[in-house]
Amino acid sequence: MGRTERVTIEDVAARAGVHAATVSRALNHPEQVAAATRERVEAVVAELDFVPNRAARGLITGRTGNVAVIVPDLTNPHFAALVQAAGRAARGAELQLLLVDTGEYADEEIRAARTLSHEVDGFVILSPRRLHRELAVLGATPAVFVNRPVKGHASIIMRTAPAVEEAVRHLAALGHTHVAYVGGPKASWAATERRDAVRRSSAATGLSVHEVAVGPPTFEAGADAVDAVVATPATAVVAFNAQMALGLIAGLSRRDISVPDEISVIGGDDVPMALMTAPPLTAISLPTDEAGTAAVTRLGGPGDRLELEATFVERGSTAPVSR
Amino acid sequence: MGRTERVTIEDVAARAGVHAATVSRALNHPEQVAAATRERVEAVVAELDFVPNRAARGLITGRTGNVAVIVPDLTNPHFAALVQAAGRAARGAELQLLLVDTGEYADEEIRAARTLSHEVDGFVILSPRRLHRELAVLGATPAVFVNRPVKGHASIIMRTAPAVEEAVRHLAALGHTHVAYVGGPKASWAATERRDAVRRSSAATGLSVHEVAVGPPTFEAGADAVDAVVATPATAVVAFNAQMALGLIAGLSRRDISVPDEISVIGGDDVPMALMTAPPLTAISLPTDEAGTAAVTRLGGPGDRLELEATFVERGSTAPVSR
DNA sequence: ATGAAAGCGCTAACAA
DNA sequence: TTGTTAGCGCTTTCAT
Repeated sequence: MGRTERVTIEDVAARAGVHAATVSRALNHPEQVAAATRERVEAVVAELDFVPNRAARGLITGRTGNVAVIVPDLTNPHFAALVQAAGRAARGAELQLLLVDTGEYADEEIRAARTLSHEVDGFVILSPRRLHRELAVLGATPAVFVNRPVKGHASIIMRTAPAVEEAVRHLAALGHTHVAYVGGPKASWAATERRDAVRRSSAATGLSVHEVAVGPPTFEAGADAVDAVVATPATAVVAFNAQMALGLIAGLSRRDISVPDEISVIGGDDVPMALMTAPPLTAISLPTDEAGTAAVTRLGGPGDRLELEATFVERGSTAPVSR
Repeated sequence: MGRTERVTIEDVAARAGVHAATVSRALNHPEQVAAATRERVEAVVAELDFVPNRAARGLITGRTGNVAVIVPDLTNPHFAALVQAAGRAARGAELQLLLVDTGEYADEEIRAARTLSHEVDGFVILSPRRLHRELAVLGATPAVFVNRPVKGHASIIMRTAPAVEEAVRHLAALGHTHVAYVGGPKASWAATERRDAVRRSSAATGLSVHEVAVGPPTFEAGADAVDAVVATPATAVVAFNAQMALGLIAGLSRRDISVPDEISVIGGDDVPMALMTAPPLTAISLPTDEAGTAAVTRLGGPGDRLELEATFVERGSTAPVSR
């Protein structure tokens, strides 16, 4: 209880009248220990509130019980949700999450991977900007890449192409003939996939695509893209993600351009808030929870690719073209 | 480079032709080592890409290089920003962030603190729901509480009372006589502080306060609170945080109630997005970055209270009362 | 200024 | 089934 000195396995052993090795066994391989002994040990463990020192354990087992999660920007709700899901899965697996937010600095991915590679049992890498080219720094530590296929490593891909195609067909069915695409970060695999899907399906359905401003995938960047969008003949916009789409809606409404009456807007991903805005955002919904969970779960597993499908969700920000 | 086997201090020692102890000294107490030796060691360290095993080091020094950050909900932008700032500070101090998102489960705080107390050099605890009553589980590990004063422990308080009072005076000056307050979580110190500040300054300025629905501090809860708000005679609303305020605005606009013409709205904290909405949110701006940074910085320091001041920011969601 | 030796707390052979 | 022994990789006295 109020004890502040560290309780070691020796303390437990002494109090239980057994050897430390027996305590270790009782905890790690209970079936190898006589029931009576095990119970006595367990009682003392509880009584003394003994928690094994992970560092010492890791030193010998080679396992640390930590998994590093590397994320470009935690304030992006998409990544926050992914990290949260990963955290839940980690707890279930008795792993701890070592969080690295690389922020502005793409090189930080490399540094983090290098210094952490021997301190963690695995890496979960959300949308790497650099690391996928510098795999050597991972050493022998397993890694799962989310939303970036990386040869020789496990990856979780949230495929949006089919959903994006559905979105484009939806726009075509509403009578739109010109669509603007507001892109995401250059280094993002997801941004490339979505852009290509827009291009491809637009071509297939006879829509003209006008690609505008590539920026950080933020609300602000979306709002800033409005100028470029209205300079095109587009009557509909697809944005890389929900943040940008929400920014677009805000920027458009500030110019008294009505969404969806004058311009339809679609978000390339989704956030909880998108359901509640005026109008609610028509969007591509990503299996974020599954992806975050799978990233941790598959760390031990085969280094293959898991594909999860996004879905198109029609809400209020798209409407038939007017005039 | 491509080496995948772990490089140990012995490898470095052998290659540099010195004893492991000397390598250790060259790294940790360079002044105790002859310049020539030190340079030779450093060269080998770089050549072999040697990174000391933190677990082994921690076993003997008692320091782990980890700091645990306990947060109730990472998808809340306020906490994400705090964690991000803490992460920056941690990197500067060569610490790693062990993230625990307790989610729904307040008890998880206790469990996490107990199991981690010997694996980390300190705790940063963002808005505890349980932990402040169960301090024993922290053992001797230092802790910094953010937005909850805890006797005997360091705390970082973002005081909003003066800013809230300014907000209320602002409303009074605009002619409002009835204000609704949409509260935050019961267990939140910040929510209590803000509510009390609203009560106190309303009384002082002759405003009537109508307190409505206490819920999770989310956009959705804010939107849901609209019914309760319009049932009061209030012409202005103060919400516990920006998320709820944004939800209120969305919910009101869905009912075709104009903000700020018919109802003024103020957010009890702020998010980047609040600048960009229509109307931009009048809000209380919190020193989130300083708080996150200070939380890590002060971990070693005195167990006292640091108070940071929030500021009132008038934007577009408040206006003179009509009629 | 450097080497030798001990040991942090734990687990995994190996014996008994 | 349990105890003994050794050692994970590192830092830190204590000698030299």
